[in-house]
Amino acid sequence: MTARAKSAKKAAPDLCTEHHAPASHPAAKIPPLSLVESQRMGEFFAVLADPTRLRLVSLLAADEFCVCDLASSLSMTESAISHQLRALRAARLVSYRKEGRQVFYRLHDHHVLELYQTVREHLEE
Amino acid sequence: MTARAKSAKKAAPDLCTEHHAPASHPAAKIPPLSLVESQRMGEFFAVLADPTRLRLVSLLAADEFCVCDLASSLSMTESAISHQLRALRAARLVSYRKEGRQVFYRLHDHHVLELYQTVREHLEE
DNA sequence: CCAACATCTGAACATACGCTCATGTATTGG
DNA sequence: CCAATACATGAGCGTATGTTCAGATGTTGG
Repeated sequence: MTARAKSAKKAAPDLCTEHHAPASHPAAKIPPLSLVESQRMGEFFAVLADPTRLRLVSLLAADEFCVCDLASSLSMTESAISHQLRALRAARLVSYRKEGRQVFYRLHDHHVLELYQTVREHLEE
Repeated sequence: MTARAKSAKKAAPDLCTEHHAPASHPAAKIPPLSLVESQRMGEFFAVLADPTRLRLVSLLAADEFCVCDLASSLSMTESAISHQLRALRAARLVSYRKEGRQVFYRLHDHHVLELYQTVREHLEE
């Protein structure tokens, strides 16, 4: 299973023993992600891995909106939208501003807008 | 529930009727994502929303590796790694090259490397 | 205060996802 | 040919996730 142990007694020597091919060709030598780093990064991408949340981001990329209008724009319940905005808030992708009964949401900063636009263009092929 | 219908007969007029606040302040007017567009974009982010796949990308960001070495580097079974490489392949995030019994994987293009590095730096705060 | 509104929250259910396990295919050396 | 190696694949299981539903909190106008 592991294919890590050295060959038994005959046939097919273990040629896969950490000797990768050309040895070096890419950019700088960046250390691989640790387990916790990969988990943090995974959680970040996971927030953007949902159609509803992405549509919310796409709306907020144009202007600021209250929960009610966001729900209406996507033809979804305000409860569902509120749940998703909570996730976007926890990931610091959006900020909000209370005004009376309403809560207006907007993208947290320009990094979010840029990431969204970059990936959108990347998929427009 | 929908809060879309006009007020009944008295009290609390429907102030949330698509009149968002300042009206305009951000960048250009980009149309919101359609349902299918958001699904495609969501699937793309979903591939990057897993710790194992991110660690694979982080390894392939430095060099090209065969499945066996990738599994060994992450202390996981070759089966698990093969399953994840399949997902990365389907998303066109990695390419591969067969050499005898081994299959060497690498990042598909520089866009992948740039996206990975950008987000990594963004989380290093 | 009270009713309507705007939003938030917790529980529950259906679905999606990642790993393990067993098996299948392909390549190599003897 | 045959066995070991390298990788791929399908089924199955436990867990995570998004939505609905019911209800709670907070705000406003009469």
